[in-house]
Amino acid sequence: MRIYNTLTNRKEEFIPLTSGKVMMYACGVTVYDYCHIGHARSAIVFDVIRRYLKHKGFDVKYVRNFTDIDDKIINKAQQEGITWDAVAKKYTYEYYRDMDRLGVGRADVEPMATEYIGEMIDIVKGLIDKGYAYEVDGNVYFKVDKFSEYGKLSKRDKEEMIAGARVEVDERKKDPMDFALWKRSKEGEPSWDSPWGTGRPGWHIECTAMSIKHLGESFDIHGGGADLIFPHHENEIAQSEAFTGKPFARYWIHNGFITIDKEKMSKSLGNFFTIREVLDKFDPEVIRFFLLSTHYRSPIEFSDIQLHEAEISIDRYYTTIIRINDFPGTLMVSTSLEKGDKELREVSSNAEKTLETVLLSFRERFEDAMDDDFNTALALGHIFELIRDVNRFLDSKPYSLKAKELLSKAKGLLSEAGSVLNIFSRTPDEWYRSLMEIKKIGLSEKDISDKINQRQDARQKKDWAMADVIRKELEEKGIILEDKKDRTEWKVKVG
RNA sequence: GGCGGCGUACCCAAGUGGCUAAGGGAGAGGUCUGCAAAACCUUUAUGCAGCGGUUCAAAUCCGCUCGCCGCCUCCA
Repeated sequence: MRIYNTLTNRKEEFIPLTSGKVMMYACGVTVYDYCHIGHARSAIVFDVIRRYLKHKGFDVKYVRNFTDIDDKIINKAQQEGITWDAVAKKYTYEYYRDMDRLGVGRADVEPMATEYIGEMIDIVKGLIDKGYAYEVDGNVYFKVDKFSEYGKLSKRDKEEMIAGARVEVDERKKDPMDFALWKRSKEGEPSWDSPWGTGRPGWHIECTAMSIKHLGESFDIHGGGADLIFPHHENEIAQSEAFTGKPFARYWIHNGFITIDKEKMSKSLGNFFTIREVLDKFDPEVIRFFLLSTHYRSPIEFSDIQLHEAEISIDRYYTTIIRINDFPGTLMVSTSLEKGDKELREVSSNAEKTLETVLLSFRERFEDAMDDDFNTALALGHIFELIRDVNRFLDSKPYSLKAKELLSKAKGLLSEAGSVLNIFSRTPDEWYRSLMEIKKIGLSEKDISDKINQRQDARQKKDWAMADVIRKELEEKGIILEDKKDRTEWKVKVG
């Protein structure tokens, strides 16, 4: 398995520290507002990475934090006239509501920053003792100059950064590049006691404290959005490695951004969509599929057109599942076989061989794609190749017991691959019921079946005009009818 | 100014040295159907921003040019 490592700027063979075990940490969110789909992308990417590692047989310990104390939370509390911890609690709850719907699993440990103040103080103390940090007036700063490898993740040269002139001006710092480990609190702000007076932790120190506590001083994977590379992750490395004297995370994984009109989606630009806004118009599986249809490191342009295409793709999957489920049972198969002529059987047998070959290599192709830096886009391509092969096979009218077996195997493989990506986990009925709600189809299932019965009567009388009127009427409401041999099925129009 | 990324068909998107450049959508034609829908088949890049170079061989490596974007400040 190869993973692209931001630290080395290349794909590397993944070898965990302890064979068979993977320790991974991903930066979560600051709980001060509703999440937007950029947060969804990051959460889904690391959710899939975790699922795939488990699928490969690794024993994974996954830690994802919540930042529950920070300037933005304090500001929000003032705006809303509630306490900072009420803000954190509210948006943690909303985070779970969104992520649960998107099928993002819970991490094994989900620490809140404020539960680790003691650990953070210990690390800051240790850094001062080792000469990597200094206190000024109740604030503690990390001495960037002392850490010679500073810039190794973001590939930045300290001198050039200062020349870039966009560094914050803070008179108390000995060097403009130094960053806060501990901040003295102002009047009325949340604070904790420390050896340097009352204050609160700087942003980066929480991840150092929580990852070391739960995963050890050195661990395998650390991830987050690409915008965290600098300064957040760079600073984490500096303070962690200065403190422990050991290499911190070994593989750094960063996901790309979502763009709107080619520009990064961000809160400050105001060009963002919250997860719940999008969930209002699209099924969660559609969003997940859409986000996985591009490689995790590439930017994704967010658009309704793309989401509609994702919806159509998923519908193609469920339509194929319906066809597999409709495949005649054993009884019908044997009757067909009695009737079937020799030629038909030979055709079937060729089709069987073809499908069988495809099935035998599917898992390998899926895993090859995922092994190559979690290439979900390619993996989905393989899934749709298999879907086409299954449909082709069904079109060849393969009436045999072997055919039944092959189809059931195909269904199993699709479902297995789907479970790694956490898509395709529902029944077609569930899919259409969900679409009925999201697309606000103003009909009940009873309404639809009544119409289908009416139309069936008309068709019996060969009153095609009437039958077509009913079909059209339903279509205008977003319901498509499909006439089969012995009955009529309905589905929700997609796209 | 410094660092980094991207540019593949009408749209989205894999592919980063070597069989006929995945997959999805859209379009056109066809098979099937009372008509449809779905599905399948055929078709849509002799070419991967442009130019030049390395190589037996490049979308894939190197150089230059053009265009777009990101980071350097909170940010997934």
